[in-house]
Amino acid sequence: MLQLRDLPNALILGKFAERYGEVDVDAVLHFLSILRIGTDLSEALDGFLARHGLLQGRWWVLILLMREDDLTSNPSRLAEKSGVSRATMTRLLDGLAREGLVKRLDDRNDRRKYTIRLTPAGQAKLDEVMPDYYPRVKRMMEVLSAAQREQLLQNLLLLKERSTVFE
Amino acid sequence: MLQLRDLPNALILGKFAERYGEVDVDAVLHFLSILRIGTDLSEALDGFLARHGLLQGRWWVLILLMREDDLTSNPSRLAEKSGVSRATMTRLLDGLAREGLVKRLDDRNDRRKYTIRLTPAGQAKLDEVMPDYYPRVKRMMEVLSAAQREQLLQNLLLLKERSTVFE
DNA sequence: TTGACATAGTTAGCTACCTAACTATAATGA
DNA sequence: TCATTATAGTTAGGTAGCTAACTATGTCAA
Repeated sequence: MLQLRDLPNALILGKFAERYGEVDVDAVLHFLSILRIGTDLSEALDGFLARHGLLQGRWWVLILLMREDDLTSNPSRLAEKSGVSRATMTRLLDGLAREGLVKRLDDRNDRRKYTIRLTPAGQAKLDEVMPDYYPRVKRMMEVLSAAQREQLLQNLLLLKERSTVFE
Repeated sequence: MLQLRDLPNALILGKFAERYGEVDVDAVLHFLSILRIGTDLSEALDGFLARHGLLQGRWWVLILLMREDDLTSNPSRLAEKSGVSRATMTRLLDGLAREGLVKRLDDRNDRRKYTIRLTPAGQAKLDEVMPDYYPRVKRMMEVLSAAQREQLLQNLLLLKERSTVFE
């Protein structure tokens, strides 16, 4: 998301303003800081998953399968729900199938389709990760009061709505 | 960052809680929403840059070069400041050099090194993008008052500090 | 002065993302 | 019924990220 480590400071933005005219220094600093912190939070989660041998993409596939009553879905639906292209999903499933966490099954009715099923090994992986994940999220969010959380989310939502300015 | 489109709801989390015991539903929902909005903001920026033929990685390299008084740097420093590996920087610079936006120059004193210089074409690219970028950021951040921005940042910083819970 | 270590950058091979093009199959309608 | 269109999934080829291994060069101390 925002890889940049060396965020600009007021001095640098002042220099850029000389060339580009009016620059709202605070707005830029706040915007980049928000992106940076979002990235930091995401990377904290990635690090946690990595210690369980997972990355976000694969983890979400397992979770999406576990949400289903019969523990099955198909590549297209999984792609849509995880927000990646079907091509990317093919690759994710290749990896998960190779590790035995999911299984590809032929669809009897429609030979274009595959059914993807969470295997016992896949369920076991989630049973290892999730009871470790939930308490950590709880502990992290506890740093904010209910009111503060609500405030935070509202402010972020306002920004998101305004992000159409980039269109 | 967070590709997932289909965030869980209270019902789904309740179901997961049956298997995994206590789940702080609100904490999880808030956490994921924060990641999702961060991703949305970042994607809005990506879309903007893409219309100028850039992606974040390349854009930051150009900006880091423009920050330097002599418009030059070297791959290692650029990698460090942009927060990517030296290997990734090699590839980014390959692309930028191919498009003529930067130039690799031999270092006379140390033959292991290269100097990377922003070319006039690279400067022209920034002169096209930045005067379009700054006003948009300003317009976006205007949706929040100074106090709200401060509040938002403080709350995010608290979360970031607590993200050590994932270690 | 030369052997060991450090540094700069690239290459190789991996994951994960994309779009576009492709194959196979299904559905539809003239 | 069969030509067209739609759908499911994969493949191909691109970018961007990573680590590990490599090459070349520089540094330093015995």
